[in-house]
Amino acid sequence: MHRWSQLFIPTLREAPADAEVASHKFLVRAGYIRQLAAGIYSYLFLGQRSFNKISAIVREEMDRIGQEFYLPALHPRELWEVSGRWSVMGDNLFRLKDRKGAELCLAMTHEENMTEIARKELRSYKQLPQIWYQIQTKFRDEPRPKAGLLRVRQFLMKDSYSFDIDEAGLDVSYQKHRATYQRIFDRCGLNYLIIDAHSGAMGGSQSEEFMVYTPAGEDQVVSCANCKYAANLEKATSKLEPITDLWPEGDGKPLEVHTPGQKTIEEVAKFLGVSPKNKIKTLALMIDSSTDGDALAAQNQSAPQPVVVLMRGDHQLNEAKLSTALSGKQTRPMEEQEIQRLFGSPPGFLGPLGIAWAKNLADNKGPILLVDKALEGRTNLIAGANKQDYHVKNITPGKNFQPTAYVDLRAVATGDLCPNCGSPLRMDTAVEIGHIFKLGYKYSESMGTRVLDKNGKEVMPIMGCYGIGIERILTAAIEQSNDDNGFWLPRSIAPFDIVVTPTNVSDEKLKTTAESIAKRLESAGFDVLLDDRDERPGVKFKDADLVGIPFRVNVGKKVTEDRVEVVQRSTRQSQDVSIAGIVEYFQEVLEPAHK
RNA sequence: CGGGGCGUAGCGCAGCCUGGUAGCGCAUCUGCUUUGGGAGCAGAGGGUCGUGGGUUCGAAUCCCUCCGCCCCGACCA
Repeated sequence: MHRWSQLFIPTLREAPADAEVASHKFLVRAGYIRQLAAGIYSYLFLGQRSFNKISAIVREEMDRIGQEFYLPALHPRELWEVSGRWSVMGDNLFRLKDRKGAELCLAMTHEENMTEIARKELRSYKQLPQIWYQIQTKFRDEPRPKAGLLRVRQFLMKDSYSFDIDEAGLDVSYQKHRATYQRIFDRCGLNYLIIDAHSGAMGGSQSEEFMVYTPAGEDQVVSCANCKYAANLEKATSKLEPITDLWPEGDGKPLEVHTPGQKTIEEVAKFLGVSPKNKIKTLALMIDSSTDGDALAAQNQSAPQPVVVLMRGDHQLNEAKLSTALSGKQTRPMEEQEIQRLFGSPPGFLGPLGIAWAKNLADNKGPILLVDKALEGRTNLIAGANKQDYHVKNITPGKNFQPTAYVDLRAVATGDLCPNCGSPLRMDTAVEIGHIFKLGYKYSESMGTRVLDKNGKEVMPIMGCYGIGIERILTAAIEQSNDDNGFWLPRSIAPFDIVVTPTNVSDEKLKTTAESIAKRLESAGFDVLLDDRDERPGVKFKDADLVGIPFRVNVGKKVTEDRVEVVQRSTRQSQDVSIAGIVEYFQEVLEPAHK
């Protein structure tokens, strides 16, 4: 039996000053965790118990669709060179050397490792499909760890990988994971939603994220109150209301107009008496070679490539979408000299005319011109003339200039209309607890994985990858259920089901009654914590409220009437229960299946 | 990396401006009293004042260096 008096549960009356979000404060106050360094935490008794329960649920559900492995965290550099990620991952990858000087890294994820096994061992389509998973520690040198366990540098992840012979097979593996994830998060008592996510720079056809709404999160979720549409802001789109284009002026050819001192979209629109919706916003950017991932290009110090983005005057650029369009490359704003060099004009009067744009994205020399889809098909727009104090009317994309590509680059704003049903969209912050992702052939290809198909022909297996953040399940659960005094967890992931609290252990009757109740509950299969500390009742109640255990049994004065009090932490409602019937009471409340 | 803040006992803080060798609350230990919402009294232990250097007769305090941690912006479970 677990006796509080003999356990290490270092509860704190006050939260550490640097904790801001609820889960961080309470995890520390409740003695679940202690910090070792930025983004690195020790998990103490209660925390570890809770993580063990979460892992057990994940394992139980994953075992229904896949096979558990356990892969190393320490990887040789060569493995990551094959996929190209040794350089792509940059500073996020922890790197180290062994005694011989050989380079190693701490794995951030295990695509390479898993694909390497597949490459060596899988020979035939008859061996497919495969779903391999593990629950293992991941290391990521995050630029900014924060908010307790929400964003850390070492964390537990359930990661799985599927190998299928074709896309239809991948879809089956993907749907299996989707259903399994729902079971897992349901069992963990989380109130979550599934949203469309952007598939990232490396392609991949479909990707969804499992999110829990909380202001402590870091993701923006766009959702529709009316239909089921929900997407990550990085991926979200909205319906555009129809726009009336301007009539051509003069002979319909581009027409320069004098706009002295009018620089911003609003100023120019007002000056010319048009709506910003008829204007083109010209954004001048440079590919940031330091984040390019292309180590060679960075070494050669090749001239940075300009990227010009055209948006509708009243629209905002979504940087995640831009990065996706540029295969994961990052951009920075152009400096004034760079603008002068490309456009021959000071900022404030930039436009697409008179510049030789790259014909396709693979052309990595010329300036790239990306035009937002909202401008496709529009006519007679107004843009800067690339000349101090002048703008140009009568501009039609595709006619007066040729974009490198039309892409969706627009950021959705609150109040935009749902792309499915036209109702207003809302935006909320959320934390990501899981992600399922159709990977495609990226790793099969780079690592050379091949199997023979029915016809004896070599084909690449198609892959999916799927992740769950173990710590984030706990964190999200706490964010979801807390008050001033502490938090409460669903029984499935709480360190204990019930805390038995004798109000005064120097009263022999209370003490022995509490002991026997705890024993009986334990032999009935419940996880019981007996608070046998010689503390005043107030102290015990406060601690019980703090540490996340869903039920408390108060053993107090009423034992003389053969009764105890059962308090439900979430509602704070208490109910008298007869001592004799305590086991049956909990069986009914916690395990209705017993009946 | 850029910007802001902080570092004094296990936790929360004061002292610093105006230098004189460290204090408060909680926690901890001992004793007595107390026992249904973080008890009372009496006593006790615990601090290289983040690091290194400088100024000074003297530095927690003034100056410089470095380190660490937190928060706000670009990545991800």
